[in-house]
Amino acid sequence: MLDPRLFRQDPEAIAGALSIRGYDLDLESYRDLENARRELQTEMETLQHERNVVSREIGVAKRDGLDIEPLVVAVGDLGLRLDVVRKEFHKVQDELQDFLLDVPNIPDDSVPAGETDEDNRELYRWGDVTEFDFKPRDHVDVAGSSLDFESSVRISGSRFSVLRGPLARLHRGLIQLMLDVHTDEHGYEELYVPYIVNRASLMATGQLPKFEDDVFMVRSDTDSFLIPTAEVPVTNMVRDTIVSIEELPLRYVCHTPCFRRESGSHGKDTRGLIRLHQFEKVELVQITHPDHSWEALDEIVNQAEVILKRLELPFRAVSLCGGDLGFASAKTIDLEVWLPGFNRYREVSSCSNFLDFQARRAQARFRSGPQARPELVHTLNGSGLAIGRVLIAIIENYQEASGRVRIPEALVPYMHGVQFLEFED
RNA sequence: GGAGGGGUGGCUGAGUGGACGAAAGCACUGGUCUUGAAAACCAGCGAGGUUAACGCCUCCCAGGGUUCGAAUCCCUGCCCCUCCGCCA
Repeated sequence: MLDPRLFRQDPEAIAGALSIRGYDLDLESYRDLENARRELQTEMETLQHERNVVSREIGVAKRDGLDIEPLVVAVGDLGLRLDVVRKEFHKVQDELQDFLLDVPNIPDDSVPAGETDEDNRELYRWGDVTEFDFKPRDHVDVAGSSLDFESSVRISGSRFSVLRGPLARLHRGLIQLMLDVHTDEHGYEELYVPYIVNRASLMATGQLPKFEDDVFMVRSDTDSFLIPTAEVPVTNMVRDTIVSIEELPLRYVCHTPCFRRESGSHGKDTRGLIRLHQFEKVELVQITHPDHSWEALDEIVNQAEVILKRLELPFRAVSLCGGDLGFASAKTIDLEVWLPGFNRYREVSSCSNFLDFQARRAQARFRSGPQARPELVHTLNGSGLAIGRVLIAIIENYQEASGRVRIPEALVPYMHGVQFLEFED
């Protein structure tokens, strides 16, 4: 959520900044709500004051043994009037709150203009695009029966996967490698968290109330949802808390499955492991002092890159344009790995700085000293990395003409020394 | 799942209808004293909104209700604790 004070001061400036995203702020509705709120609040507080004064007099009179009847009469229908005004005030206040919760974050000045992912700005590339002396196949063809969609469709339906044998081990090895690097080398604390979260947690990180269609609700309980990303439980570690300044930055790494409805993507990316209802991800989350969040974003991008470099996978970094930016993000850098089977780069990491947007919803604050008033922290996160898509990248980039796949050196220890995977058709 | 007990400031904890945003202690901050520190003593010390300021309003888990007036009484929900049951 954006700062309501900023909204009151200069709503036009906010509307202008949001147009970078292609978001059309309804200034007229805002002004109507805000004016109504102000009037009702003033009126309500005046009435409350009157009531408090008389009530106090009644108390004194009663204590002194005086007749309180005249005073009680004097209060008259104050209570009734107050009731009416208060109800109206709460109604308007709720509407205003709903309005503000639906407004996305303001993009940083460095965010490129544009509407779709084609307008994203490439920042740099690393590694050479893999060359083959044969026509590379995509991961579905290479993995053969180890990628068992016949089973996953029977068990669950489309957009799920069953991995078998060595492929499942490789998948697990990737998770271990990433967690080890981020904990041992990058100083992150590893967390294990719930995969079912409540409404308040999803409100805090920004998935609700606007994007309820994207998350799975646990049917027996309308206040419980499957996590769409570890960002939700991990960022909510600090919801409604005040940390001391010495504790910042907090660095958390967490591996979880991610569950997504993918409701807006029917027919898109239906091949293989690219877009599923359930996939694994290792997530990096930082909670920082507001002065240091931009450095932290660079840090997260670099740390995610370390994994790709360790696996010797060619990739590029792009800065998302305004139209492609997530709801809560002020700036997002994606890392895209080269996929020979698709002949294009595909996202494996998305690193975002949310500034105080999530922190305000979450009331996540810090105190710079024992006497200082609490201030909002900044929150960031980045995939470090998406497991399924990295698995695809390894299969496709390391495939050989014979059909076997070489295991990148960094992963060999996690595969008990195995250097090649052989797949059956 | 059953029975009982409870949610009050950073923490402990008093408060059962009227001057209570809330005793007391701890912690913290400033001062006195001290060569310095500790101790002792004095003072300060929750959050949000609004105001140029004085001030005013709100907040004692959350939401409703009773009342001129609610931390206090009533209803609902959430959470925590103890015992029993079940269970990886």
